[in-house]
Amino acid sequence: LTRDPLGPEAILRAALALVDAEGLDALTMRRLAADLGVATMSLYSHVPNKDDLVRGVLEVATGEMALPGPGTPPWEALRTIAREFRRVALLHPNLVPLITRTPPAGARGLGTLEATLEALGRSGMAPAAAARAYRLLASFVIGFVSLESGGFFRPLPAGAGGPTVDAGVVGAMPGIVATAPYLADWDSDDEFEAGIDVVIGSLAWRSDGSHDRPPPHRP
Amino acid sequence: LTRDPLGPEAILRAALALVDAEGLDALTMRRLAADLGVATMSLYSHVPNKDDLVRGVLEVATGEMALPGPGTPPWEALRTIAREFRRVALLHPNLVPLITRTPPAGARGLGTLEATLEALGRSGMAPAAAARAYRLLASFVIGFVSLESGGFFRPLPAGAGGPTVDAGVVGAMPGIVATAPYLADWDSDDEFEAGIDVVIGSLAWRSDGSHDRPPPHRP
DNA sequence: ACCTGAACACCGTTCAAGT
DNA sequence: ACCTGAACACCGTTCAAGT
Repeated sequence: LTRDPLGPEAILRAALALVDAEGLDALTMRRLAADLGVATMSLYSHVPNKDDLVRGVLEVATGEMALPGPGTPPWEALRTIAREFRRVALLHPNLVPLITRTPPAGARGLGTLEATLEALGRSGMAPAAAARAYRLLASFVIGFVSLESGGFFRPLPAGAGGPTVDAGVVGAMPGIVATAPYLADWDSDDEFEAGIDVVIGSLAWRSDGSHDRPPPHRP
Repeated sequence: LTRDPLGPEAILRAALALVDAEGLDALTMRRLAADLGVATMSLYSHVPNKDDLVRGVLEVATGEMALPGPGTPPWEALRTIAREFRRVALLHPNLVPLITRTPPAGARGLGTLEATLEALGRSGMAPAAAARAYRLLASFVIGFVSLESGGFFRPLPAGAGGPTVDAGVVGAMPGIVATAPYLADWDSDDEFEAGIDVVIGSLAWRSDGSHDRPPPHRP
């Protein structure tokens, strides 16, 4: 559709737009070439293969994350990174399932990792503790966003849209029946913030106390 | 290879074995039929389509989870569910990326959800709090296992096996350099347990204190 | 160097035909 | 009912050929 000169950047931009609009399955070399108005094989002059194309798309999306400035107090910096990750992930939900299988190897993913480790270091942690804290943080943040954007947290029909569930099976599960309204309807922004508070609170627990924010532990 | 009579169970068992041995991409109707020694289209007499086949495979694997017995104290029950989830997921790592896009809808997934909500209810939580706690727990547990089994926590080459990283880029990132040994080598069992302690500790925080275990908060 | 069409070895699924 | 082969509309990628 665009008449830009063909190149890696134009290809990755069109691929990201295609994935956002129609999902990962719609991203095929043939369909992408058609969108760009070129022959399928023309793409291979700029991209080695489909795997690298997908990695490139993920790298472009990762580049949309804004990292905290150099002086940002450490706990605030970690909160910013977490919120930015979620913001960008929800802009590109169809890419989210790729994240867990793609260790940070590009400049942007490594930059996010560096910013996280740097903030943890400034909070007073030794490298070993920082690595552990990073994995705890990443597990919650990426887990929450993956389940949120993947629809895992919509286990019940809740009117239209959800998957069909055997009513007889659920009827015999009193916990689910009692909780149903709160499974169907919840405040994802609020619960993400609360989860971040729990994780960061657990990290700040044994810190020296001189930092920007005490362990929160909100209800 | 097996000479069992063809049926949904035999098909699902063969499909799970194929996914475990060669990955999700190797699971094709044609390959699976060849493994079973039947024509491709014979599968469609027992399985409506590939999507349902994959859902069925996930349901079979979910059935390998052992749920805590009825009388198990609530926090211990939650720990058991979390450990069982991880144990089974690591037995079938190639299925893990499907989880976030598959809300519990089958009898076994809903059974796990029910066991979780039941334990949270017995811990003293009202349904709204139980739903929140369930999402916090699921975010950490599924997130941790997804990143662990997906290789996300292996960002550095660390000898052989990892992805190639631009050495120049990493060299300019002092946090990563300092932390490198602890990114390459860590105790995943220990960190999973520690993460569970953080999450369950945050839930027990405002509980009435009459339960089986106090909030742990180990270092 | 960049672009292209034909071809190859695959997919999931429909269909008509068998038992 | 269960099973089958051919066919259709797709894939990613190799290759030889063009500019």
